Amino acid sequence: MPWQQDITPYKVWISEIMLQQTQVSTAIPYFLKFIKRFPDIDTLADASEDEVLSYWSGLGYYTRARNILKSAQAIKIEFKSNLPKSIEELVTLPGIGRSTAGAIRSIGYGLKAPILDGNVKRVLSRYFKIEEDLNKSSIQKELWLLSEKVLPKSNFNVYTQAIMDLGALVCKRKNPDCASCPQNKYCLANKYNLTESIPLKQNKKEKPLKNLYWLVAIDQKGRFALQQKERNGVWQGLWTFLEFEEIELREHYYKNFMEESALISRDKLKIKHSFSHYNLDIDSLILKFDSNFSKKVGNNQMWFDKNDLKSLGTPAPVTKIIEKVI
DNA sequence: TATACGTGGTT
DNA sequence: TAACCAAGTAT
Repeated sequence: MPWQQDITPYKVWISEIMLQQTQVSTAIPYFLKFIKRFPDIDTLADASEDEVLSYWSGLGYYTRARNILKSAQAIKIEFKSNLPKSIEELVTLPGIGRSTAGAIRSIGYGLKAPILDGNVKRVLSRYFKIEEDLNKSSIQKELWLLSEKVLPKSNFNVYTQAIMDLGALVCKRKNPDCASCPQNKYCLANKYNLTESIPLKQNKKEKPLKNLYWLVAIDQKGRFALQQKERNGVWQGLWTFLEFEEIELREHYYKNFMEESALISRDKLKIKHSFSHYNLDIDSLILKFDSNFSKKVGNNQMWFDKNDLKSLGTPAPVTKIIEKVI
């Protein structure tokens, strides 16, 4: 993996954040581009939030990117541009929890620290046959104690990477390869044939459906109007098309601020988008104009072209529409 | 303690 | 196709 070449605490940090709830294959190209543009903490600390978000566009959980920038700025000032080594100091940085702190300390600095990410949780819960809900606080506490207890006496960086890799490649969620596991003789889940039922699966609840109405205004030079999302809900700080919660509001806006005489085409585009906690139907009105028209846009709205996208963040559906219709 | 927070790949 | 993930943290 690219983050395992010329390992530094900085690269461990960035990769750990990118890999949170994210597939390895998805994170790789993002990591390579990010490290090329922001090779060290000072470069990152001096960047704008818009640009950092542009390098995160499509990766999701954008709070991670905003927190990486905030943390870089704090590290520059409070820790002389070096990631701290202690868990206590690391977890003061936004976006770094106990497990990521443990990974930075052990893999990045080679010092003793337990971690408890999804892979390690799965390995430990099977090895020690923990059949309860792993999210219960009492079980979380037990798992942290076990993670600490099984640490070796040395080679903490090798050990931490190894137990994560064991979870990712051998002790997989589905169809674990117990035959090739170096710990299979001691694993209680293997002994009692419980690898399918451990860890316990969550019962998930139904996702609500929300609707959103976008107005995609494009001029003859291929420029398009975007507005920046507020500091609440999903996609905070990212740029979307002009957004309305009711179709009537979009019609009203269109009739009042767009000059119909300049209109070339008027198309509809529907996109179904799925979040982890709700589904979203996006109804987009695509308007193309042949010349300058009324460009009265609101406070947080601006006109951009494709070249501007490297300096601002856009959520996946916006990126898709730009690629498709502009 | 439960919920918010994204996305693309796999089945 | 809809469901189900995949290296968590913040509130």
